[in-house]
Amino acid sequence: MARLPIYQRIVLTWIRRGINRIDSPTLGRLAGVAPATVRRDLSYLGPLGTRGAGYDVDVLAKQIEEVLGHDRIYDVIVIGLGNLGRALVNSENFLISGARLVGLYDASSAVIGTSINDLTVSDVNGELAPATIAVLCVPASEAQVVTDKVVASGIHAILNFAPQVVSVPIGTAVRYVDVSIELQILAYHLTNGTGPLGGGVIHTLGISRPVPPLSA
Amino acid sequence: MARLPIYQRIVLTWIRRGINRIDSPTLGRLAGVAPATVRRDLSYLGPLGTRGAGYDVDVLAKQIEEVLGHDRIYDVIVIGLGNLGRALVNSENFLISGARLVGLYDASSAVIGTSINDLTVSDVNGELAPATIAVLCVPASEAQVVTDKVVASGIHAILNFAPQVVSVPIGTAVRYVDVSIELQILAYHLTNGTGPLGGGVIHTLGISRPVPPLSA
DNA sequence: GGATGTGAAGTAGTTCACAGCC
DNA sequence: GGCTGTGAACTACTTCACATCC
Repeated sequence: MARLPIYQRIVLTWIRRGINRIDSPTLGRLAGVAPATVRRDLSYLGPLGTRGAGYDVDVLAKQIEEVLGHDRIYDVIVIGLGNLGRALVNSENFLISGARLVGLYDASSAVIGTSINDLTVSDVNGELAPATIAVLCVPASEAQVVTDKVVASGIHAILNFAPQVVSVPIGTAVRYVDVSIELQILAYHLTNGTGPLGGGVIHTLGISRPVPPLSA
Repeated sequence: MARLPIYQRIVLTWIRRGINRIDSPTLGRLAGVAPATVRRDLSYLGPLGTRGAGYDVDVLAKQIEEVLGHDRIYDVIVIGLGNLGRALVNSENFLISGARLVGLYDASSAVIGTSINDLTVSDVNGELAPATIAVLCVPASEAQVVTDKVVASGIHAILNFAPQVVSVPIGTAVRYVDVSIELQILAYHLTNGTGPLGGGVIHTLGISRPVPPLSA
């Protein structure tokens, strides 16, 4: 399922280039997964392909968009506007995929009241705007209290950049992005090559094997 | 294996607090994993625990440190010093775990020559400093050429923040951090709850179930 | 011919359940 | 009693291989 956005991105570039069919070996090569895996993944969306001729890119894009809820708009708040929070808010990758920034929050009086990207930063101790996803860029020590506040405000999905596992009620989704862990995993693979403990295969988003270069 | 750094972090806070034993249910609760999983994970490091009494935190920390290669120093270069690259370089989480910043690179003449964190940004078209890990914060359109250059310079581990799957030779590890994919996955879980396509379970770093609050 | 879609096989990772030990 | 360490069961995911269809 984490691969669908990757397929989507590839299919959209195909559409932009005016190519209207793609087959599973090609899509797999570009996404870094085996052809059979591509077919299995896409088969969950229904029988979209044409045997012998691959997939129509428009049909694919439409189906993936639907299952990802890409047509809906998601209201996102960002809490913690230090270096990382500001970088995210200013990043163009952030707002693709139907996300809409509706609130910025921080605890520091030096930041509260400043404007970033047409939004004014509010005090995190005040009320939070209604939203569906919260992005936490707060220090680890604050992660749990902020999480509790976010949950209390009715948000059920959290993207946590703090290096801290947080506790949430059942029904609330949390995903973690932790740069230092990523570096440690890479460091492990450098020393232990294809050793025990899951050596060899490297993957975060389903990208697991070296991809041969593609000219196109 | 991605869980070892999490265990390590928890164990280190335990040590800092002066508590010298921890058992698998507690460690599991704090890390967001089942006790049996904790024991299975730790058993790969050898029989470290004491039956009936849990694990000695010093022994645990030492063993995890060893298997993570945490005692070694890893030379890291960062390529692309836009908002995200600068935020990472300035972040304190970045340099824990034995990583040492040895080079900064960008393509823009406006950035080349400026100093960040006592390091001067060099031209990415010049020679790259010898390093073991490269962090890419470049636009997606540049990701593959920069990757090729990084690989050619002898680096075998890449952390890629660009929303672009890159192709590398066998033996080179790539990990991806893609914020927009994370948001899309969260959005999917919001609409599809515990549906098909891997619904229900939310996990990035092995954190998969709600953790009951812990007072300590 | 050539690619899809899918049962079946294979693989990886998790959890159970309990013997062994403190 | 309580917790570790681990064979065995289970679950999820990936890949094979081939019948099916364009």
